[in-house]
Amino acid sequence: MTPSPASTHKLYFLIQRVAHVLKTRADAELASAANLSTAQAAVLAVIADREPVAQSEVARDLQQNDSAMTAMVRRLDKLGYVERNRAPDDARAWALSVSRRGHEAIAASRPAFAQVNDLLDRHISAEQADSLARALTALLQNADQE
Amino acid sequence: MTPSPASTHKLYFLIQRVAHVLKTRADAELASAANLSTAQAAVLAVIADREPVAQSEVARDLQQNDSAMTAMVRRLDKLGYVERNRAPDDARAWALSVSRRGHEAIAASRPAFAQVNDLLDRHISAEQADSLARALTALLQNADQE
DNA sequence: ACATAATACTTCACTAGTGAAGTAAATCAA
DNA sequence: TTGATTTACTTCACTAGTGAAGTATTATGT
Repeated sequence: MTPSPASTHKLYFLIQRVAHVLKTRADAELASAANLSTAQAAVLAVIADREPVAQSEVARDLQQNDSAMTAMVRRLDKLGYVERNRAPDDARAWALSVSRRGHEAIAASRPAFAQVNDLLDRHISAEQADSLARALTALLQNADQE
Repeated sequence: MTPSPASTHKLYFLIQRVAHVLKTRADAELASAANLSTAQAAVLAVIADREPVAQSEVARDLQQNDSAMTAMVRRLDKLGYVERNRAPDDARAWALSVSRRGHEAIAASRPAFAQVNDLLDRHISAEQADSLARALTALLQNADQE
C-alpha cells in the first residue's frame, strides 16, 4: 500500500478546523439575521423536508443520537419553530412539523447562508467545490457501512 | 459572476456532517486506544509543538476562545497530561507543557489516528486529498482576514 | 399467544464549545 | 509617571453533542 502523502496526514484536523471556523462564522451571520443557530437550521431543514417526521428519523438523517434530538427539539419547540404532535400510528413517536414561525426563520436565514457560501466560493473554485462535494458525499455514505 | 453549482450550495452542511462523523469515529477509536479525546489530542499536539506556551496562544492557534482553553486545560491537568507553571516573564500567563503521561497518551493515540486517516485514504484519492488540503488551508488563512 | 427483541423517546452526567463580564498584570501614550 | 488600553485568564449561563440506563410501545419468532 502506498504511504499517505504529507497532506493526508493532517487532513482530519484540517477538516475539523475548517468546520469549526465556518460554523462560528455562520452562527454569527445567522444570529443577526434570524433568531436561529446553524444546528437549529439544519434540523429545521430536515423536518421541513420530511414532515410529519419522527425524532429518530431526523437523528438518523443527521447522524446524531436520539438524546441530542430530544434536547434540540425541546429548544426548537420553546422558540416556537416546530410543532410536536403524537404520531397517529405509533404511540411512542412524535410527528414533528415546522411551524409558521419556523418557516419564517428558515426564510430569514437564507441570506446568511448565502454569505457563507460566497465565502466558500471565493476561496474554492467551482470545479474544486464539485470534486470536494463528491468526495465528501462518497466518504459519508461509505463510512456508514464500515 | 457565475452562479454556484448545486453542489456548492450544500457544501457548508456537507463539511459539517463529514466533520461530525469523522470526529465521532475518531473519538471512538481514540477512547479505546488511549484515555484521550480528539479535542484533547489536538490541544496536546499544539502544546507539544510550542512548549512552554501560554493558554491564549494555544487558543489562537486552534481558533478557539480563551474560556474554552481554560476548561480544556483544567481537564488535561486533571488527567495528568499537562503541567501548568506560571510564566516567568508574565505574571498573568501560564507556561504549559506536556507531561510524561501526556506524551505517552499522544503516542498511544497514533494508531487510532492512523486508522481514521486510512478511512480517508480509502475514500479520497491522493490527488483529491492533496487538492482538498490545499483548498481548505487557503480557506482557513483567508477566512481569518475578512 | 406470548416471551423476547427492537424501537422511540427521555434523563443523566459528561465533554466541548460560545460570548459577556470581570480581575489583575502589562503596555502604551502624553 | 500615570492614566487608558490591551492582554491573560476566569467565571457564568448557555448551546450542542456523546453514551449509558431506563420506560413504554411495537414487532417478531416459535
